[in-house]
Amino acid sequence: MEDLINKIKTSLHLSSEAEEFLYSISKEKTLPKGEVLIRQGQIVKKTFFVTSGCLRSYCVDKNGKEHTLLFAIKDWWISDYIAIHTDELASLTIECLTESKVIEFNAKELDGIYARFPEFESYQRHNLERHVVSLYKRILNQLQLSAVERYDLFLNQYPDIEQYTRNFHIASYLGITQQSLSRIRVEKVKK
Amino acid sequence: MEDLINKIKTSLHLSSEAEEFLYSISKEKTLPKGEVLIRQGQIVKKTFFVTSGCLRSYCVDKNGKEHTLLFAIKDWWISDYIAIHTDELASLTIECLTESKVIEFNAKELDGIYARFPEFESYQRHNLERHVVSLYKRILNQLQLSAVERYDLFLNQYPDIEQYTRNFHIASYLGITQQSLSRIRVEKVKK
DNA sequence: AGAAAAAATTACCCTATGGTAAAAAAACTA
DNA sequence: TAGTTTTTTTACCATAGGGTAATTTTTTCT
Repeated sequence: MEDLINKIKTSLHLSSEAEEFLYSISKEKTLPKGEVLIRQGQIVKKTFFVTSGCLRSYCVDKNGKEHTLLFAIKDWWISDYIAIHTDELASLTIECLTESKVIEFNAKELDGIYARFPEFESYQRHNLERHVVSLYKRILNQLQLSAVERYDLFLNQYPDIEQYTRNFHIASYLGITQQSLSRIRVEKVKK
Repeated sequence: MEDLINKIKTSLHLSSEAEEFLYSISKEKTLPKGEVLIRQGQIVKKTFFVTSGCLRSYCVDKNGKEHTLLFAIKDWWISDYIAIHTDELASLTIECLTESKVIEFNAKELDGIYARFPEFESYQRHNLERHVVSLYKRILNQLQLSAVERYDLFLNQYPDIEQYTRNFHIASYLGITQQSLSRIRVEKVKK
């Protein structure tokens, strides 16, 4: 919980009441590798702040193939925000790729923070603005870069994530098969 | 300007002071087809609310190919938010696909609205949350759908946009060439 | 309307990436 | 540590979509 408080404090003065509120609605958990926090098709109520380890959210398509939307490591939030904001069942599954520590919140409860402590509105707006920009960039990269270029960029952009993931997780994030990623990796070694 | 005010009023009580402020920093413009509002490589200061017509934002890659990030029609905002939020030069070009009417704002000035009228924080947070969800969906679609499926989805999702765009605009949004889109269209007619 | 420009279609061949399956390597587990 | 499971690699062939260029159609301009 320290981690979350500290993260918030880097950009927002946190009143002791707000801090107290966060404590009161949070639950710290240590999860084993492989644990599933949200399962595609089920109701989504929770959202998670990661303090150690690595999680990913992915969907399984009609052919049974997995597609990774997001990896989350220390200081990232993860949940199925599609489901939460559209009030639908989960379209994503969220699993631990390693043993992980997370702070769990009920998403609705956490949302109450804006009414109680309006200073969070601005904080979150800025977070979302940055997030939108990163998603724009990801879309543009997907449109204009080759698989090799996307892989290189991924390694540069998220050097900390590779250590936690299997190659097929990365492939499914980049939009290629694990066989293609394997070939790309072989080519890289040759050079 | 009515359009913007009305749009805001659907989800926010707008004080007359706030309305006055919006008027004071806005400029209504009618733009001819082909007009470029922001050019890749230049400084970005403005943001636009569209009241009629259609605009698109796109980038040109190192091979000279265009990739469309966004189309904007009535009631959408458009700018190069990547540049604005990272304080870089434009990575996007924004052009009118048809004669269009927009309300122009200086992005920094518009940002001042949150300090003056904090009720906009919550309004914008909700907008951004929805936008993030739509971007997540676009990424997942790009990962799991074929070109044909993406085209069908585009037509269903944005039936109003097709009338304003050329096919090569849509192709560059879907991540395929205009030749591929042409083949897809031919196949559709056959069925 | 007629000329010019832009866009769409078509054809031909090419390439990046996918699919399947088997083998090898690595990572768990008891 | 041996056995089991999972992941990665490799090979071979398949295919969706790309590149170029010519042709036709549509749009724009005067």
